[in-house]
Amino acid sequence: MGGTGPDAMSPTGDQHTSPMDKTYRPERIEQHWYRQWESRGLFSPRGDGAPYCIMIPPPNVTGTLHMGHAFQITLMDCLIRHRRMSGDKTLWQVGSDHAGIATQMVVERQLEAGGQSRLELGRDAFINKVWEWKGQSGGMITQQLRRLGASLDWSRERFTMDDDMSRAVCRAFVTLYDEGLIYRGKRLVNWDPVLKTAVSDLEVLSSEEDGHLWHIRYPYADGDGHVIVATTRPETLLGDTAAAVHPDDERYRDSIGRRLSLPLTGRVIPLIADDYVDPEFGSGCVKITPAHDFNDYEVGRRHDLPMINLFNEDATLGDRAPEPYRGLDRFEARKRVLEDLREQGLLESEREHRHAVPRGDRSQAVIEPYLTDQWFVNATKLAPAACEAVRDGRIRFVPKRWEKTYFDWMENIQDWCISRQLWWGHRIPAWYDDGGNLYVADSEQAVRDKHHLGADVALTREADVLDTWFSSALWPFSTLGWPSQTPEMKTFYPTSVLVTGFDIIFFWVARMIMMGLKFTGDVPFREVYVHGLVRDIEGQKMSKSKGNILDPIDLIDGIAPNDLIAKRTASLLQPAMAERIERHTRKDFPDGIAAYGTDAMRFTFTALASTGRDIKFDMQRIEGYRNFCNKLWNAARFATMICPAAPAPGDAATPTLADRWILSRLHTVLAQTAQWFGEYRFDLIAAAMHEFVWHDFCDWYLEITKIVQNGEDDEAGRANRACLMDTLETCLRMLHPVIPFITEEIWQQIKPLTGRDAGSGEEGIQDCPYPLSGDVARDTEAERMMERLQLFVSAIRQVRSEMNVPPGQPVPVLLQNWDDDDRALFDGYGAWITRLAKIGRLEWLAADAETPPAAIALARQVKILIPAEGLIDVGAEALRLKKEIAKAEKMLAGMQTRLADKNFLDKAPADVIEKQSLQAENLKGQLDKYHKQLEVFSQTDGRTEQRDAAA
RNA sequence: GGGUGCUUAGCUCAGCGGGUAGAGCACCGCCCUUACAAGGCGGAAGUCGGGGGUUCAAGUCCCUCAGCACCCACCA
Repeated sequence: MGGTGPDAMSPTGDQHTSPMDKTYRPERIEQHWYRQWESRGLFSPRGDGAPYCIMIPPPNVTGTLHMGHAFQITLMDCLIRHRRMSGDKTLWQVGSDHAGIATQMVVERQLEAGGQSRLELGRDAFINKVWEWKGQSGGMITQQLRRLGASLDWSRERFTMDDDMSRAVCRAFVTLYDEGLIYRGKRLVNWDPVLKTAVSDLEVLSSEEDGHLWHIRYPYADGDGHVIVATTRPETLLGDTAAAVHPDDERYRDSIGRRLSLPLTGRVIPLIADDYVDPEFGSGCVKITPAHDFNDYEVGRRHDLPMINLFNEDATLGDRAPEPYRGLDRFEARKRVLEDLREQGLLESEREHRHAVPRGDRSQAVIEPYLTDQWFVNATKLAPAACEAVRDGRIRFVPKRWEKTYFDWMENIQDWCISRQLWWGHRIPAWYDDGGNLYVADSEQAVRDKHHLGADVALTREADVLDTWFSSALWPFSTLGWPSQTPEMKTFYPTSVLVTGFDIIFFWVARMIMMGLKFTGDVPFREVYVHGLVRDIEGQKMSKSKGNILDPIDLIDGIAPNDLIAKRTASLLQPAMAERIERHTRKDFPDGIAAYGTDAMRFTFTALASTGRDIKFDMQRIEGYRNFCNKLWNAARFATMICPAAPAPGDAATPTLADRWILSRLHTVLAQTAQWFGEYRFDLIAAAMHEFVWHDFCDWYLEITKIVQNGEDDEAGRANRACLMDTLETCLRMLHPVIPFITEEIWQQIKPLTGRDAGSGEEGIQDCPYPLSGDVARDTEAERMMERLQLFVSAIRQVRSEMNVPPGQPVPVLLQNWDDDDRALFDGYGAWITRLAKIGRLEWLAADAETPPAAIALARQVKILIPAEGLIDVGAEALRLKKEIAKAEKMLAGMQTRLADKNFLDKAPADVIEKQSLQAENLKGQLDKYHKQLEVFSQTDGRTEQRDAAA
């Protein structure tokens, strides 16, 4: 792998006995652990828990990993690891797709580079070449998937051209054919004249392009006048077999049925009437070319018009075109036709015109409607059941809105053209005899057996192969062994969830549902989680031709600026853009990309994955989550320093408040995590974990741990150490599905210190169960106490900070208006508060005691006073107080208006009213305290006024 | 032409079983406090795209307009 060459510097096992590095170094741990996991066979289904299965959307063999993969794989791996640790019998099926056209193009290009052509080589030799290429270069993406930590079951890896996949494809094809759900026929299809194959509707992308609209005169055959037709494709005129007007169009009413003399051809065609024509457009008269336009094709069928196929398969004009145009490319022919029309005075006008041009998604060639023999799946018949499965909830889309998209498409589905005039792919299992009779069966032998054809009857196999998506549509069951009723099929079908992008809902999801229902009688998956696209920081789609790609591997390993620029400018559509891209890249990535590691990247994707919307990938986010990993790392390092050994067995010391609290918080975050996993809210999972680790565990718990460990109370110290390890260990298991590497590494480090060790058979973190909220108890009392404690500490810190008291300097604190609980809290944990807030002298004042000039903070109803005594800038404090007062007064005013509103009092529910008045009371109390304190200032220090005046 | 989504703090996004707003990053201030400066503590910052409606009460429900993004179909 590229980048910094982690292997070179990574000791692969020995670091586990050495102390942890001071900073987190992902490159030292990740690849080591993946190898370990894979060799231990951890990714195969284990145990006898409930089956859980995800099918990977098989990446193209030609592909290399991009950000979309990384995103999708991260989400799937989270789900898989979560369920696997939760005890499910878990299968994540891996494999890759033979990607018919894409792969054939790659290998052809290679041949061309060597001065060879596919045709020279011949079909069999070419296919061998493709296999050869696959053997050498096809494994790229699977290696990259490993770098992502993807816990795929490599022992079951499949390729869509494997023999058993082919067997499934044949079976499916033959069954559909026998039931009349596949048919062969001469139809107008989308034809790619560069690739020289039919493609499906979905593979044609239309975009607006600048073109022209020409008006052409078609004279009446009797010499009396003409009609004018408009067209963007004058060359197809040569194949016109009619012109058409709307039946109700007054202008042409009397002309319908008259004959027209078709320019340049010497043919005579009728003027017909058809509803399809829009009388408002142009002259209201349209030329009809049934063999080269989808609408005209329908008109032609309605009126029984002849169909003249002008083109050869490469879109040059063929024998059926008039002699002068034969052999010309379609665009050449266009020029020629226009010239000739102009010369004959038949070109009425020419104007610029923007219109949709259909192009092939692979070749970018302008797609030609072309009349050929093709194979079709009768999707119209398969669609209703597939709709029903979603409608009745057997399949659930997440987010739900995609169901509408699905229905819209399914309800308007067209028959699916599945034949491709390629060599690389599943060859259609159909044979022809010399008489042109067609036989369909799983093999030539099966054909002969079925139709009693002797060896003397020569059979020729259909040359066409199947659309790649045909085999993809069978993926959820073909990989499990179908058509055999294998144990895997029985266990894992229907699969649990399909994780995919919306861009292939039609290509793939819909077709899997149709085929799954047809062949297995059940849905292929119970849920479909649809995620968004990964875009760049500006929201642009990442693409090689735009030069804005990020390679996931570069985020993991890091990359130098020059290498990044080289990558980004390598495959530009317009080489002229290179300079601009270099400039932008240098600006956005002045130091290239740091090696953030897989875990940081995974956490980033997880955190960004909100409700199925596109994500803008922000480098600052991955940096932040790398920092999070470092935080976790150091927390663990600290823990190992605190706890040199595992707690003695049976030692059940009484836990401290902090211990009870952190476990209670852990309970809550585990409950949240469980819920969000069920709802595919990866962003909320990440947020909850982040909040817990950073703020609860590190900011509060570890800080208190330091105090406890430095204290005198040995029993508390022991309890605290045990709880620290326990919480950390549980937390690692909780985090593992998201950040598998760092959690495994730390887990191994602390394993001897946890007491989890002995005889458990738990070699790694994945051998442990996923933690459940029930594993730790909610302790509301501890939460209440800790909240109170945190409130005190925060309030004092706030005053300190605002009064610019240096962090190291202790401050005296007076408390007033306290209750017994407050007293109890300080009795038990005063030392913690004192230390966390850096309190010096602490004094409990009676409620009616005089207070000195002091900065004030409120913790609930308790007045916290930090006497001036040279620490506090009295003027500044008075200003601050006034600001607080203004804020509180504004809020109070709003509430009082509401509380005075008769409508509110009459109609709002009692609890809402109660809550409001309680809040208002509290605010009043606060204001009162602020005011009193302000009075103290003005009585004792005249500077306040001066300061005010100055401000 | 039809459809979907989005518009909330400088940026990226949560929040939508209605009760006057949250996070991360960025920013500002003070700190190299013995896990972490890839850090700690504190702070400032939003009339929730515009308009209308329902309601005692609306980022949160309804209608409408605007802008942005995407999908499907396509008039030659």
